[in-house]
Amino acid sequence: MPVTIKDIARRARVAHSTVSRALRDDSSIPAHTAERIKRLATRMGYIPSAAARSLKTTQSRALGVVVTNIADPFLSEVVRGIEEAVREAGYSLFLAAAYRDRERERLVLRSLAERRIDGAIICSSQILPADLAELEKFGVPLVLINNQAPERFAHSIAHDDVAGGRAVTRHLLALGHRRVAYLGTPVGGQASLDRQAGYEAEMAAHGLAVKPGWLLAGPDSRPAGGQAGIGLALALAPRPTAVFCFNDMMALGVLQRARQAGLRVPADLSVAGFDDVFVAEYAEPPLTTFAQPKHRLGQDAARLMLDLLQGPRPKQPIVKTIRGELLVRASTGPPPRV
Amino acid sequence: MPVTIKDIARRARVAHSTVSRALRDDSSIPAHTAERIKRLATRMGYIPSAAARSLKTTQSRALGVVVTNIADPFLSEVVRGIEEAVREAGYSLFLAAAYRDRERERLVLRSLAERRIDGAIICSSQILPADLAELEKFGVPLVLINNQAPERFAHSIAHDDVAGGRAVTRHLLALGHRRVAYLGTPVGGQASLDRQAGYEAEMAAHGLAVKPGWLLAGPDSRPAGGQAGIGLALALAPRPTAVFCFNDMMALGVLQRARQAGLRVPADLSVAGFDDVFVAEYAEPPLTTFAQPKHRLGQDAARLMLDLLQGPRPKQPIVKTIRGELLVRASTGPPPRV
DNA sequence: AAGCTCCGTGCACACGTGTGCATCCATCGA
DNA sequence: TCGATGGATGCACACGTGTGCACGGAGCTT
Repeated sequence: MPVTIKDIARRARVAHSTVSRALRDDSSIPAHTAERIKRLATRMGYIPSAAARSLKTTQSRALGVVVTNIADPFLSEVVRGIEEAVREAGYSLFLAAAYRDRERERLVLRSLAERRIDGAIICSSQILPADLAELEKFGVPLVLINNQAPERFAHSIAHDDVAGGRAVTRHLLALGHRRVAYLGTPVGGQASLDRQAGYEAEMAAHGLAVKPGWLLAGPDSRPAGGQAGIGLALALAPRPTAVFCFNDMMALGVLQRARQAGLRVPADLSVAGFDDVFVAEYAEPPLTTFAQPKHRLGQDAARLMLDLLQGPRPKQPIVKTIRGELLVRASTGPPPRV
Repeated sequence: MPVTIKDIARRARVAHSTVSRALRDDSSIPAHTAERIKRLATRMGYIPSAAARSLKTTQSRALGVVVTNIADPFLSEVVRGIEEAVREAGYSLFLAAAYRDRERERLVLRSLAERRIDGAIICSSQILPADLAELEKFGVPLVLINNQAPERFAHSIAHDDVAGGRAVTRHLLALGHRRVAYLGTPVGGQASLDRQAGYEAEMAAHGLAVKPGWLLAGPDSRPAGGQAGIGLALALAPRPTAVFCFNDMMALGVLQRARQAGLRVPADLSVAGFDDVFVAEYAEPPLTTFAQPKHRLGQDAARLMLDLLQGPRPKQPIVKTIRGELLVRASTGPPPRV
């Protein structure tokens, strides 16, 4: 139904190949003819068919982005960065959510393969290397975000979570805390382990032992997971005076649980988060956190991908690291004097 | 480079048309032959080309979703619902963000048209009807979410904001409040006007006049907009004892501003939001709000779209309305006794 | 045994775009 | 005047898939 170059050709009394060349500014077409054809094309409402073009050029000018959950405030910021950069370069974006579900994951990767995407950006920490390999075997370049799989078979860009974990811990120690807990979560994957590693390294650097009971874990990375995970620690004697949470969402849960327990933050308990999700600033008290540059993480991943699509395939996987900064707000303070 | 049906045909010593039919379970191919070819196809790692298929069938099995900003916690929930429903039906999703920017908006609509999407779901309240008409002229069915343009040239599904606004206001009045303010925002578009209309209707139904100064407006729909918008009202004498905010994000800003002003919520000021963004529950105090079924809004929009793609074009635009429910938490209470 | 039906398969073209090559014509130099 | 040059355009095929139609053969009826 839509207008094709053949329709234009008929009206312009030329061959469709001439129209094709004119629209692509081929040098063999004289300027005035090209101009005439272009005017005709816009007047007729011509919109090129991406499908036909991809078929011929074997380039779809589309990228896939796989997330665990688009409603995650962290991921949605990353995706925003990706979308912006990708759009600027004239690419389109397929959005796919995997929900940590194996079946779903295979389904979306399959659909991306059918679409013949030029590349995929994966923000899904739980995705299985084996399934990704399938895509890569297909010749699709891959960029992983915050997912340092030990396989390292793909390019990746990641936030330096070890450094971030150290910075947060250092801040708490500088305030005078000595009993500091880390609240992680298995669903955090490598990120949670890295932040924990930073925490442990900084504790060790200060000559502090991590007591049993200070390594906590919540069932998920949301507020409910924070509430559940902090439970045991509040009953500890002596109680930790500060807790470093895997992310801001869990920290929100901790804040609420602390309030329910009658603890004042930060007078009785200091709470630090991670990511600087945009609501962190509006928590009560406003959350001390480590600001991951989410938007830039997405942008950089997209740019890396675009570079990969331009130049030749690098032999070695490219691994970029990005750093954030500590944001001290009101949820952390000196420990209570005993 | 990828395997095509021709490659399979060569190996199976049949014509490519036979392979095509076998894979699509055409009844003219006997079962055992079809089985043989299918096995061969999976063994060879065949993945059909969506581009070629679309070209031939003039169906892309892809939908476009246009949002103002994917990082918006409300929209990202809606998109999640869309993605789920769409994926289930075997469709893919193009994500496009318009950012209330005219140029960007035309750009993304154009790219969706080039992709020959089968339909578009628009969650962008600011999008211009004229630009949408362009797409529709192209034969692309449109479903608008929460965007009742007076033109009504497209199908739409919307939350009943008037009813929601009434419910929130009724709740505040039932608590005993008489001086109730509404904090809206121009960027909220029709939604803000509808919630305000509900507020005014309910006030009128109780025989209460809306005093000048009770209709407030913030510059944007985020916490900063709430902070800015509530400013004047706090200085009013007598001060409103309750404020109904356009959405939860603005309410968060109001909560913070109230704290800064030394007001206790809800003892001195009741604050109600709208949408039930998932952080509302973790605000301090937990926010009373009107829960819009965001996820279902997305699902229903997607299903409506899928129905449209199945059946014949309806003559009349379809307009569906969906209702939410009031969630009473701790940010609202009886007015202070004077 | 001839003709019919029906089943399985292949041929050929189509979708919309891109491109190598041939063709045609005008211009120029010898 | 003729051949060479080069610019403008058309022809034909390709990309991967789907489908109408024809063809050939097997099995049946008359």
